[in-house]
Amino acid sequence: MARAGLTAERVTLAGAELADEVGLDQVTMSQVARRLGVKDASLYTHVRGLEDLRGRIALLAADEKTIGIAEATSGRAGKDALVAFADAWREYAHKHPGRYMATQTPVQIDPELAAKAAGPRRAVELTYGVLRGYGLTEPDLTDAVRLLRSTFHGFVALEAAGGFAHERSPQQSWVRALDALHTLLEHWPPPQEGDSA
Amino acid sequence: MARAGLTAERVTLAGAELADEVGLDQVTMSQVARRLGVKDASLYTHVRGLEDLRGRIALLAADEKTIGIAEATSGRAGKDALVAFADAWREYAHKHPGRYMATQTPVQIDPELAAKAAGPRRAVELTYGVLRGYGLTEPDLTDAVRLLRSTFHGFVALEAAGGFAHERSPQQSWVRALDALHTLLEHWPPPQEGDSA
DNA sequence: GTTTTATCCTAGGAGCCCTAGGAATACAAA
DNA sequence: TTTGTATTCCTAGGGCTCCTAGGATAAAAC
Repeated sequence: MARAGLTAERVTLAGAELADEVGLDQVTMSQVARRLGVKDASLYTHVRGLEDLRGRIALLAADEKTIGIAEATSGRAGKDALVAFADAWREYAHKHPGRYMATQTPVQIDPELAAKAAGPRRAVELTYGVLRGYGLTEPDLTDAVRLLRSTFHGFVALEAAGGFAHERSPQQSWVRALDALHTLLEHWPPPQEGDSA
Repeated sequence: MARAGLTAERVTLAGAELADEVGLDQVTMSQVARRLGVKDASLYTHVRGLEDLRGRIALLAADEKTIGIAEATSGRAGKDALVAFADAWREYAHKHPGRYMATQTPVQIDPELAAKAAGPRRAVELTYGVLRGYGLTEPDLTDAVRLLRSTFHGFVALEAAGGFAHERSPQQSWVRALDALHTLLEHWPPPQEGDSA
């Protein structure tokens, strides 16, 4: 019998496609194997198991998302960069809901594998880059990065979970949220009384 | 054999406890049954199946979280209310990670059941309540509600997923994020040029 | 062409979800 | 108290899942 030519990458990609099409928790060894025209046992040569596969999908997604953001923000600055960054983030989540969801799971990722994947680390660096124009200094810079990432992730997560039932379109709220964040970054408040409590 | 005295509520609670202890995706019919000293088949008298159980856990969590927020914010206004609201939200997520994660899954919930659970609806109303003091009007009000909820959810979700690897403590970033949101709500920007694009 | 290495297979155990139908318990009415 | 009814919980079992062990076979190295 001719070989299928599997690799860890092809298995991961099949899993990622499946996740986008039918949902992340429908991604099973058997389903992925079927999609590749192979018996499920054959996958274990390339992937440790289901958990490992999920981790690989998460890393793939992080890389892809980061690349999209890098392309979108390259050459931009200020609010332009902020909006490009945020839109690229949200667009990735919309286009690849299953992959995106994989990044949310607090999964144990093989450290050796995680070291090779530059996605997550570079994503944070890109966020710092966007903030460069706003004149923030540490530790405000780190706090602002975390606030931005929280808001972007939270928005698309709530959106995906059907959390925006009100009639106003999410798109409109998104645009205004970016206006608001831009304003906020321009007027980042100094520490307040009682912050240490 | 003496009966176990199961109800849908007790089954849901057992599932919720299990979710907090070992993770949401370890919540299986068999595990819940074992915890209740019962055979798995017995659960189907009280719960339609695994998906139904997850939906019930999600509704339970939404209710509990809402109650906690309502208690924390009652009698407060302005930034006090905002901080109390946010802290109660985050505290619930920390105390009940499994339950909280259940609220994230875009699960099909039995409409009849959802109607009985006032949690999600009331949570949004409470958010509007917190914003009452800031003098916002529609549609800014809805946009601000969505921004707040996105940020709160995003922060605790990233926190749970280990997204804050930097040395600065999440707690400090959280306090400063609330400072920032308070400032933002006091200076909510008017629509900008290009917002319609 | 032969040897080695890797891939993909079959076989099978254990656990999971869920249904069907039977036994035992709690409850209601006489 | 006794009888009848409803519900709970059980056993049995099918089909799916993950994963391991060991064998056949295709590709690569020599």
